[in-house]
Amino acid sequence: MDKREVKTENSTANSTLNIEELMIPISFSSNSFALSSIFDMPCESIGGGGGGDKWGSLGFMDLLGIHQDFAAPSLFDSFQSPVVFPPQPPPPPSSQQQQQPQQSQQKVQQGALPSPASRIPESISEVSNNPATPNSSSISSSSNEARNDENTKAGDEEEKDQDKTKKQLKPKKKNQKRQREPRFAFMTKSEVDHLDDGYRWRKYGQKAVKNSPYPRSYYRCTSAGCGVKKRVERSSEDPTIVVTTYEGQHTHPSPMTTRGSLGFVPDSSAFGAAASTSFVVPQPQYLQQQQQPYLYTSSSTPSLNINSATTNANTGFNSSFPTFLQERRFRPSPASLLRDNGLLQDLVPSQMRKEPKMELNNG
DNA sequence: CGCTTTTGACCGGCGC
DNA sequence: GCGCCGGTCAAAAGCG
Repeated sequence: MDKREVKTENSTANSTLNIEELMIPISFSSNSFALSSIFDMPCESIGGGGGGDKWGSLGFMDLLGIHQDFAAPSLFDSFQSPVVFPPQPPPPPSSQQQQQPQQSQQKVQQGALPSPASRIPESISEVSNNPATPNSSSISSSSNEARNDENTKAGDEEEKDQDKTKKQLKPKKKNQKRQREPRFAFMTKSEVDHLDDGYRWRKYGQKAVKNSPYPRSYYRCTSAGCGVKKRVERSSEDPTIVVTTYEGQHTHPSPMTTRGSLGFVPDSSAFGAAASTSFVVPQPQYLQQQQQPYLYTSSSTPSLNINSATTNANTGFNSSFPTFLQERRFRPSPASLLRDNGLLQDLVPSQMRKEPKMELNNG
């Protein structure tokens, strides 16, 4: 038994933010609303459209209730892009934010926009903003490769404790923190924890979550060379909500999709009514000094209507998250993005976490 | 047999 | 410096 884990669960009251704070006060009025509507808000994170990769893994999209009668890029289109983050910040938001919702723009209750002041870095900010790190340019080489690298460097004293080193050779460099891939998370109402998004994942860990009876699972894309990871945890507040956080970009097309968009395994039984979904998406650096993931929320079954493959290999950061997120500018209120304790900690910049706990209790 | 999941241990970052 | 905590490793077990 891992004492630590036990402790972890009990020693709560740490820097736990509530997702509710990050939750975007958005709600859709009908079941068939176009998810795209959500992103119709101002947000320069778009890099322009560029029908690029169209592996479009429908899997999860479908599960979310997103149906399209065209080979549209999937929600994770961008993730599939082999594009990596450039050492330099993405191009400034040009005036090409025309990506108006092609159609069906249902009602969208636009909530308060996030205040630039409360932005948060960390997770997202780790988007290889360090030119000095060659590794940073490759998709989450974080694990194995980097690890070997480290191992090589430590060549001198390694023999001392091979016992341990062999077990955990972190890819971290001495002077720099480990660089994390940008992440984005979303909440989905589902009975199943592991949502099928078209990719193959292998679980490599599970941890108890503070303040939550539900554990957090860690998955890694099984594709060779693809270091995309994702974490899945169930909201303690609302057990019916599953919070999934993706980290990194797939360097390959969806295995499911490649065999035909019908390849995905529909756990639809659980998603059939994909009641609600929320997304936490990071924002481009050039939009904010302290990047912060955004949580996109939607209630009722969304019907995404993405028509343009926006995966742009040149947009660097933009390609880090779902096309639809790139297309639609969206600026949720940071104060409405807190909801879940666990993942939020990752999504929420340490800065914020430092704060003596925001007065989330009573506004 | 190969792949995935489980699970205890370990590591590094961070707060105190 | 110490302890907590998130994240990851990897051996063992499970599964098809």
